[in-house]
Amino acid sequence: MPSHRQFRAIKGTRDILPPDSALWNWFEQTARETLESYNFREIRLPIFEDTELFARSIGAETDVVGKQMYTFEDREASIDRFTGDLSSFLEALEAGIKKGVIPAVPSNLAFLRAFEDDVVSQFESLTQIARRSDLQKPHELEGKLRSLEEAIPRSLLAARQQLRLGAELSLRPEATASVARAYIEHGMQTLPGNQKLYYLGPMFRRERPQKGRYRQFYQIGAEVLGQSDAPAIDAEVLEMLLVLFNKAGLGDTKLYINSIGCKDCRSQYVELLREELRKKKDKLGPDSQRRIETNPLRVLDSKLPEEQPVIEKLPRISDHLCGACRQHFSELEDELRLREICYEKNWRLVRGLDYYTRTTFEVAATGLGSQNAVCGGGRYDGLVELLGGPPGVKGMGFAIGTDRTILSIEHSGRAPHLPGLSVLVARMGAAAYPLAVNIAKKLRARGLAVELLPQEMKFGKALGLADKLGARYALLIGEDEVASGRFTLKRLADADQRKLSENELLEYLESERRGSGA
RNA sequence: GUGAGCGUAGCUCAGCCGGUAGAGCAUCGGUCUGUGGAACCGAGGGUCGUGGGUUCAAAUCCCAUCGCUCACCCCA
Repeated sequence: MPSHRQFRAIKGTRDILPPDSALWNWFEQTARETLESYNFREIRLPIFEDTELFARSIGAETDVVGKQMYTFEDREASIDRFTGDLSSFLEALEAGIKKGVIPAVPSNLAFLRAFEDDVVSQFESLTQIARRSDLQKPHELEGKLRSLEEAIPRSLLAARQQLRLGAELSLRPEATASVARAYIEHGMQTLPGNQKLYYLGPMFRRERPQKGRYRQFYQIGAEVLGQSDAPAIDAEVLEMLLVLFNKAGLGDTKLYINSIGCKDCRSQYVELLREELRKKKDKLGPDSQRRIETNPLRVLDSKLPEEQPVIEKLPRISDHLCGACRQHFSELEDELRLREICYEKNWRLVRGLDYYTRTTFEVAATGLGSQNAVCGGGRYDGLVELLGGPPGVKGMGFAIGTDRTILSIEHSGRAPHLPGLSVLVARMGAAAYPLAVNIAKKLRARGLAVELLPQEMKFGKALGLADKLGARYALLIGEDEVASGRFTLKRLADADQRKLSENELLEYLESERRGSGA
């Protein structure tokens, strides 16, 4: 049992051990193949970014940015070269901020201002004393000067401690912001066609862990960026998702779609909603009451039973979309019918991240407890421009929660049985060893998973071990095999046993491998 | 941040009203020095999450604390 001095995985993180890791790899590989069949290509992104990138794109007021990010200060600039007298320190400080060597964050600017004020006021008091004393009280002046001299190193030391010299970075809570940043940074709007990019890897959010929710969790996501916002893009993305979940054996998934409008009609609707909610405030719980002012859309997906009658009577976004948004949504529905995609409209489906516009969607699966969304996404037409990119770039994307998807696959009972150990090589006697090493190398070169026992083992024990390790074959090499030059290969499942020359063995295992598809 | 449930061997758990730890599975060895899954025999492994209190005596009762799990919040 772990005592207090035992190391354990940090809360909300976990180890994915074999054989589970094989299922993860299988699903991720399936996702890669599916996405690539739709001409998405992988983009590999950093795990951390400038905090401001997430604040701007996801929304500074959202929970994700406001309280769930792992944020830290990078160690970079050194203040040592700013030592010296006060005025040159001040100059260096100002220049550093101007050049970006020292981050122009509010705390640094405030510090600079306070520091300046301090220096100026000290200087003023000094000149006052000097003027007043008129050299008749040299002791007072000297004392003041000395105390100032002592104060300078202290101020510099304090400055070093108070200044935030490194950049403020955050572990990524999601990856869409990074994709948009990369798109802008590399001028990808000049590449031909839409950019269709996918990524996969860990994300980090500091939430209370529960079933299907971890602080380090994994996502597979894809984004379409470009000049076009054609509903066909949205529809293709949804088609691709359902194809993927189908391949993964998740039969019970359900697709929900909605449109939350563009920045114009949405903000009008939000105001309307807010007014309606204010009228019914007393019928809502404290959380929803708070959201009336912070984020009225979120009231819509409240699960509180007592709030449901109120919510059902609220005005619906679908009745307040502008003409263009209404048209876009209706064309999306046509596209989905064309592709024979089953879906359900859910007018209460809103997304928690600020950048979404128009189409939003979610895929729910079974076996997950209360966190049943395995995928969420939507359109984010203004994001690239918001981040300082070229105007008119539209975006559409999603993120699959890999942890939840794996849980759901396991729950479905349709997880594929994945090939493990193919051949266990056992040997007895000194003469058998070189033979064993040699044949193991050749089998491995043909892509078979081979366990070469590191020490001699009685064949009875070796077969027992092969069985427990789940090997499909045991290759036995002893005195007889050395003498005859033929290997003994035993199939564990049905005890079929044969003696084969090296060529026959390689050929036999090759054909077996093809036959079983493993 | 809020609420609830649970912490005894690697895993799953037993241990009623207090008398200072047990089973099954797993691991390793043997029966079995060239043929696995079985059976039998044996071994290793726990300061009962941690700290304090009550008591002659605490895994058991009380308090605190930490951890895990689930739900709310939020989201994938």
